[in-house]
Amino acid sequence: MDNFDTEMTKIEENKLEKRENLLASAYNLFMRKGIHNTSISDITDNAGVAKGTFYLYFIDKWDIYEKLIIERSYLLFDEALIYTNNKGSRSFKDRILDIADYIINAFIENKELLKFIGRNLSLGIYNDSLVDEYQEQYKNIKEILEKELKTYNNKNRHVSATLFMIIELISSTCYDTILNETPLPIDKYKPILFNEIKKMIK
Amino acid sequence: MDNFDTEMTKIEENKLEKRENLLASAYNLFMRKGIHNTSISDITDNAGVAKGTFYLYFIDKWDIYEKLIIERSYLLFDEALIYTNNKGSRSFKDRILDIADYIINAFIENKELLKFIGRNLSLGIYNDSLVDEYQEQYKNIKEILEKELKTYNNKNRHVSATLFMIIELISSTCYDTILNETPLPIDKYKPILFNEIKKMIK
Amino acid sequence: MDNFDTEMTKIEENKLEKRENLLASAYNLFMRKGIHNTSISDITDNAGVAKGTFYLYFIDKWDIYEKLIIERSYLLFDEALIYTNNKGSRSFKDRILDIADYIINAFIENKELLKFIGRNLSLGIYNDSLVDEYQEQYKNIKEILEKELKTYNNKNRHVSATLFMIIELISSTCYDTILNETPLPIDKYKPILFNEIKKMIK
Amino acid sequence: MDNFDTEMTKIEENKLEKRENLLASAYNLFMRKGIHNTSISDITDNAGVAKGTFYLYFIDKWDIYEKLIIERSYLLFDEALIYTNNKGSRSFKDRILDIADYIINAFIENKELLKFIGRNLSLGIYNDSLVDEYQEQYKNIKEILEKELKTYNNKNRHVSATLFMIIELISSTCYDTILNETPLPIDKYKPILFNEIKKMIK
DNA sequence: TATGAATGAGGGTTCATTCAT
DNA sequence: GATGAATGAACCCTCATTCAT
Repeated sequence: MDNFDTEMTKIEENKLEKRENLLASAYNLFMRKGIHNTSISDITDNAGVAKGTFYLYFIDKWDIYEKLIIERSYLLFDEALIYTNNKGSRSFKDRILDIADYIINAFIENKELLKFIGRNLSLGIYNDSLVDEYQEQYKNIKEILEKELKTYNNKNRHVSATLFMIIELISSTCYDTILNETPLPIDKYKPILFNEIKKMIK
Repeated sequence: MDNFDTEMTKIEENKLEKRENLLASAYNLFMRKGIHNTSISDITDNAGVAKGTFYLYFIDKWDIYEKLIIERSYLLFDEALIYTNNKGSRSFKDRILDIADYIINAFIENKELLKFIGRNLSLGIYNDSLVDEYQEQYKNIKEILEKELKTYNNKNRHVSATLFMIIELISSTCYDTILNETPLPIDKYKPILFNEIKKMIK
Repeated sequence: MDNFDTEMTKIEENKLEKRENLLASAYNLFMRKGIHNTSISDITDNAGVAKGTFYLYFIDKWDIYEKLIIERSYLLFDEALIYTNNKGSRSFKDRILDIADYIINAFIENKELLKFIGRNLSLGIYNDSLVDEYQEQYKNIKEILEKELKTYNNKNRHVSATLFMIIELISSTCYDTILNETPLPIDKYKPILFNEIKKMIK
Repeated sequence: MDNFDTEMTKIEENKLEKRENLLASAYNLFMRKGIHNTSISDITDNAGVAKGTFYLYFIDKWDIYEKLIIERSYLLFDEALIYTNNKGSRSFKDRILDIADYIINAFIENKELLKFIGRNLSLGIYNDSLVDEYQEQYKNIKEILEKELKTYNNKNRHVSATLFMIIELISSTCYDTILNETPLPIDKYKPILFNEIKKMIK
């Protein structure tokens, strides 16, 4: 039985690796050339597999695109959490501002990522059609933050909505202020945004 | 001289009409079939002009798309302003909530419009590369609202940013709550949003 | 191993056949309608393959055109060599005049071929970016003739240049004399040309 | 009558100027971008006239192209003649080598011109469908040279053909030696060519 | 499972030409 | 004569998708 398991795993591993290759390849190309200028051929060439293989793992370009958006948004939050944990911030207020700060800086340093995620940051933690393998983790982030917010302000009866608004506000305003400096550049905007976030959780 | 003017106008009028036809045609098709499923041919067929004519007025599909987004976002604000004017609301607080209300209802009733404008509502009033012909009006709406906000709360030193945040918050959260009921349906979400807006302008 | 070889060949054969079909189809159309009036669609329709297939084998119309020019020029020399071999001419002088004669007659009888090859006859034997498959043969003709010229006149130290001049002279003057009878018709011109060639190799 | 004549001339002058503008514009563009990448619009834009105006003077792109080839080839011979006249060369041998030298140097210094004229140099002096206005001059060059050759070598009974061969040989071999250094570079080739020309006129 | 040759609809775009002004 | 907006056929080429191997 062990033997059987191992063999299954070997094949499964191989498949997972191909899938990961395709995802990584697509991500690189989407970041470099944009989604519209990236073809399935580009993705498979770059991943070192045949064109037909793509269709064994994904439905079409938009399928892989969606999965990547979710994955990358999630990873951003994950990194941000690690960041605030490492910093040792305790109060929810400090922690949520840490997270915002981390994400904003990530976007400033990687504008391609910002363009890619666009205004869809919230997909990282609010998405019901989650990829199976990540489902557990994804839910965790949302639940962790909501629980912390609840503890921080036990009068707030709209914890979900508040968190949702904060994330959407960060995501949608970053897009304009970082990429177009509209209506004002990010460094001028950040304190105003942070002030607003503080008001939201109080 | 009158004669000269009239003759000029005749050709110019004709051109403007063609342009409007193309915009209207594209808008209808984008709403019905989506942008990806609409071809230049579709647009010109529907507008009753030759395919080549399209390229006399627009660069490509994304050019006309961008112009439509800006136009339709602007029109939405314009209608909302008329709505609050007709209602006779005086205080800025009431007026901004009227506007939010109008826009949200418009989106609820016309989900295709919501999908079309997406999270880009702010383009309606924040856009530097404005189409010349609308430039004056566009600026007006932004300036009117900023002036009103300033009068309403003369302690607020970030009038532009506040208005920007309000609009982005409405736009980005409507998208999810109306189309996906995520993280909660719009009727549950609206009072929370309105409450937040009130806090923002205070 | 044989089995493996055969299987490889099956696919490869198929591809080679497609390529040949396309070349033949293009050649026929170029001769009948001219290059400017022949579209890729025409070529693929005539070859019985899909339009996209063309682009698996050639870059564009000018790519296949160039390859055909080279191929057809080469074939002309090849036939001319066979002709003089069959005639049993021994001296280089007789052989080179045989070749000139054969080519001129071929052009007189097939004016479309003359128009097609134009003044580019020399591409048949002077071309460094040769199609791989023909490379060997192409080089042979040039080398055979240069070697024969060297043997015929061991004082000539510019064998390559002499042969090159002869071929260019035939090619470029045939064009005008055969197609336009300018400055005189081919039958009047031929003895003069032959006389000149004799002088050149002496 | 004078008055009438003058007015006619004014209009005629205007038309001639437009025509010249179009020719000059087309020549510039053909040289810069190649013929295939130059459109009628490009030509008229660059000439500062409306698109429709082109069709008042020329049939299509190939019409103006042909006229330019002839004009430019002719001008090259004209310049070459002036050059040898200025040098004071008397014998036909020296004069024809001067001409060859001038043309070759012109091609070396202006490879675009060489590409443009291609192997069609002879059109400059051998062309029956001459543009009316130049007809006189064109014929002159050919006649001058043929007369000189006749005087130089009164035994040569094929003056026309000899001159024709010389020009074609220069034109067609320059193309390969200057642009591709095939089969040898122009500086190595020139003495061989000159030697051959000397043999031809003797 | 994996391949990659073949498909062919349909995309965007160009541009010579016309013709009302 | 001169204009340039409008035309629309025709172009090249891409690319998602299929399927025999």
